[in-house]
Amino acid sequence: MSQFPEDTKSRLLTAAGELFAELGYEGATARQICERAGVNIAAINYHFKSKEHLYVEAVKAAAPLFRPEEADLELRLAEVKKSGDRAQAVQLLADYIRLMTRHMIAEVVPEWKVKLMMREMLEPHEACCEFFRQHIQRNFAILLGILEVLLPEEMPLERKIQTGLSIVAQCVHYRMAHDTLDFLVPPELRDKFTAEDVARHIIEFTLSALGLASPYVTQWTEEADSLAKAGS
Amino acid sequence: MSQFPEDTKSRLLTAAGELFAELGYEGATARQICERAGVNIAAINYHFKSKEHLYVEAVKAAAPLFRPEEADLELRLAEVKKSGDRAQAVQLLADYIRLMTRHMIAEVVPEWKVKLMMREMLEPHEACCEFFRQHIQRNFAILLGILEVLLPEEMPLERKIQTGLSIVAQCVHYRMAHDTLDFLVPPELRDKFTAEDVARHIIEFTLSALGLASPYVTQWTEEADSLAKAGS
DNA sequence: TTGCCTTTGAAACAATTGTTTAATACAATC
DNA sequence: GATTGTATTAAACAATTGTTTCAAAGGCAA
Repeated sequence: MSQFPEDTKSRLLTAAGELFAELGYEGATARQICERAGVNIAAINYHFKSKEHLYVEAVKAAAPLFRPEEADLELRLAEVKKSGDRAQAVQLLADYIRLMTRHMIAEVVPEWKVKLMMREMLEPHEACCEFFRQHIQRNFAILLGILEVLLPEEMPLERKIQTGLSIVAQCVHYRMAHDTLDFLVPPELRDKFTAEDVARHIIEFTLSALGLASPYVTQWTEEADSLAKAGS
Repeated sequence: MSQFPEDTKSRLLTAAGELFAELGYEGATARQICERAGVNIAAINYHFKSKEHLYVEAVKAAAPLFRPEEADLELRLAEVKKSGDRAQAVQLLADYIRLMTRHMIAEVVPEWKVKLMMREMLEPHEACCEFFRQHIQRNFAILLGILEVLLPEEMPLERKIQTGLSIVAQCVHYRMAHDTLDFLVPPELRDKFTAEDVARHIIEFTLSALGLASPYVTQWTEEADSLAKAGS
């Protein structure tokens, strides 16, 4: 679990994070956590004042999933907004998707952090709901900012939001349904689902949807464009 | 909760389903469940032999989310496969998306059933993992069948799977992140997120991505097609 | 009625839950 | 070395967990 002796408090925090992510708040018991951390059972109420406070701290530790890269995106977004360079905005959108996907699939961040966030997304805990809210809002604001450069001004806001949700949905789903993917993807194809592969697919799929790239099916066939039919 | 006296066993089952969905397996206590069902605490171990068995039964009761409509889709898919009618396949894909979205958002099915399935998707319970597997596989097979008609044969299978995942991801996300949507969508826009609205968006987004409809941004602007640039 | 079987009821079961206590060990400061 | 404040320990706390027991109630055939 933890590499070196470390602080008792931080050992407790990561052990709690791992178990909360794996078993849920009530699923993980205080004794389990302390055993994994290798500390006494009383340590929880000494360093954090209760199991619930420990949970909140674990979520807070997990939330800044990609803070530094996120800040970089924010910077670049501000530039693009000024220049209005659409090509650069496309690049920014691609990087956003790549960044998000990589953090979901690849283990660039401890697995329990991602899993814990998914849990909060499915059912926000009252104790850290507010904290979680800010995190989500900030992240989504970046994506929406990018889209506002790329999408026509006349498009109503709700459609822009739905577009944003379609994008994050694709990225998040690979972690959400991580365990169920195992029986949807044949074993021999499993190595085709690296973070890079998935990111590339989502980028192509999305840009194609937004009309910012030629339909991504045309790589394999040249016809198929003929029937452009609104299915509704 | 339950409308009429009903059977003790079934009252217990729906009460359990509601609470398991809301609080998780260990979160919901046996006494809570019995209280909501209005039955004695011993009823659980009499009608089901344990809390865990009760949970499995609840999942089994929740799983056939849209079995009848699903069967209908299977039938129509078989027809389309024979005729190879692409326009009809597009219609089928649209109906698949509409059906799934409606079940996720609208309350055509008791909310706890959907929520319980989401919980299983995020973290399948060992006891009903196998059962859940079959349910998911069958549903995804339909989508993949539709896509195999629409996508070029030359496209490798993993890309077809990824395309399918991109579609279900969009549908599922609205339930997964249901609680977090509240602070991404401004209150005045909330009525623009009905099941019909969302389904329409996902259909347009997806068909546009697949090159089966004109890019869905062109409804609002006529330019923007000019820069077709592969962002990578 | 009698007898038989299924269902329900209140109470208790041992085990485990999160939390607390008070004694102890450790380190740094005077 | 004595003292102070922090950190850790084992043991116990009351409360709650899932489960069981056994008696009572109910329905139905003979």
